[in-house]
Amino acid sequence: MARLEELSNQKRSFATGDYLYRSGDRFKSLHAIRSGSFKTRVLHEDGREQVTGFLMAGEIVGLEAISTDIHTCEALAMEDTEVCELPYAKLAELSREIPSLQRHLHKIMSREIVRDQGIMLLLGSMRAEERLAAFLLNLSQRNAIHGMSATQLRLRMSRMEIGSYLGLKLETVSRAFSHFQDEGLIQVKARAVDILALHRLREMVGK
Amino acid sequence: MARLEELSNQKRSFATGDYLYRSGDRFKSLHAIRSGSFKTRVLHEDGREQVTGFLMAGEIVGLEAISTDIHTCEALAMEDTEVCELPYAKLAELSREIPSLQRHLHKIMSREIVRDQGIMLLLGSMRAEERLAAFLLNLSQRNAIHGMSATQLRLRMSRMEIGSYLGLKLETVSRAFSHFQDEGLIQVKARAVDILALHRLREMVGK
DNA sequence: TCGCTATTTTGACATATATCAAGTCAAACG
DNA sequence: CGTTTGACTTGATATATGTCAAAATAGCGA
Repeated sequence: MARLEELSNQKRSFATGDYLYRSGDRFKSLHAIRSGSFKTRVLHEDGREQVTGFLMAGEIVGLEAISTDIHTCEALAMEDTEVCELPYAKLAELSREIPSLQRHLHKIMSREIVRDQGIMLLLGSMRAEERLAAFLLNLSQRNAIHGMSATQLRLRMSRMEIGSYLGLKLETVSRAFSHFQDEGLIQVKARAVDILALHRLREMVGK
Repeated sequence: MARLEELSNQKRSFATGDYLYRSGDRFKSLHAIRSGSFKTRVLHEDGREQVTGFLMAGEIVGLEAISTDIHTCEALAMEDTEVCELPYAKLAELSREIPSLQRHLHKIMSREIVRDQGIMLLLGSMRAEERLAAFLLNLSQRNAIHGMSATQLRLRMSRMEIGSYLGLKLETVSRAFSHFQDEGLIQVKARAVDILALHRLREMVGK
């Protein structure tokens, strides 16, 4: 990451709701999130939408567009957010010269594939509460990576967005939160979630 | 693809049910399918499994393992299948020398991300029959790419495998097939499917 | 070809989640 | 402060899909 950011010539800032890119936009650069977060979503002709990811600081946005040079999903800031622009042409050129950068780029793309397959597993074979547990554990883990609390989460997304991501309706998400709270697994107050029993959440998703 | 295959030094053959690799195996090479097909699946600790893809001739298997050098899913042949081994180290080296190969490799990985996000959309926001329609259209399209019929499909996978891939139970898949047949959309005879009304299937998935 | 086994279809019924409809709550604003 | 607005929660009910069980069919080895 450090190496990636060094080659960035440009930084950009976004406010909540701003688009980093939209579906159909021409692809030129990847973006590394320095602070803040984005959600990505794909839109269906008939208006349905699916949130495909919530991206945090340190993560790379836009990988899906390399395949066709056109963005196939859109990315919106969920709070004040700053990114480094990583022009793809430059990245490609440099990664031809620096094997470790090449390796790193490959890993980032491959990791995105692994992540997506994990979500496929979640959407294809888990029940509502298991999905939410997996979601919370994932946020917890990524929070911890950034040196933040693994148990105190401040959700940046609405119940509806969580529902879209998890393939559930917002009411179902809300009920699952309430149920977790009744069970003493978490403490919920709107978008502030305190995880009281990490281990029991882990048991729920089978690990 | 042609360029990729040229650099393959080794070909391997598989019979139905043979593993190309298993979860946990060390990653060394990608594999290009010359003929036949694989299914890939991820396993959950508690025994649940999710089929993450059905791969055909011309497609590349193993991309998910680049991220950690360990395979996170497994690939099984669904029929007699031949692959070209593409040693990753060699591929990386060559793609540093040949920009067009580098570009191609990036596109292959990015395309896999796009594919996975399409499946997330399917699993997260489509109903059972829409999923099956999307699945059949996808097979039809890939069949056509290989110069085969876009309407006469010979499924290599069971109803259960289709169900796992689509996040449905096998009975639901079977019922959807039967219903499509009653509606005159397709003609089903076990694993031989004849699409009678491509356009109506397309309408179902909204395009 | 016969018979065995696995796969697929179909039916009756159960259930998880969606839908519809009020409520509640909290932040934002005049 | 009271009002408005959007987000969230909760309840009652509907529905799509899952579950269980049996029958039909297809594929396969002897």
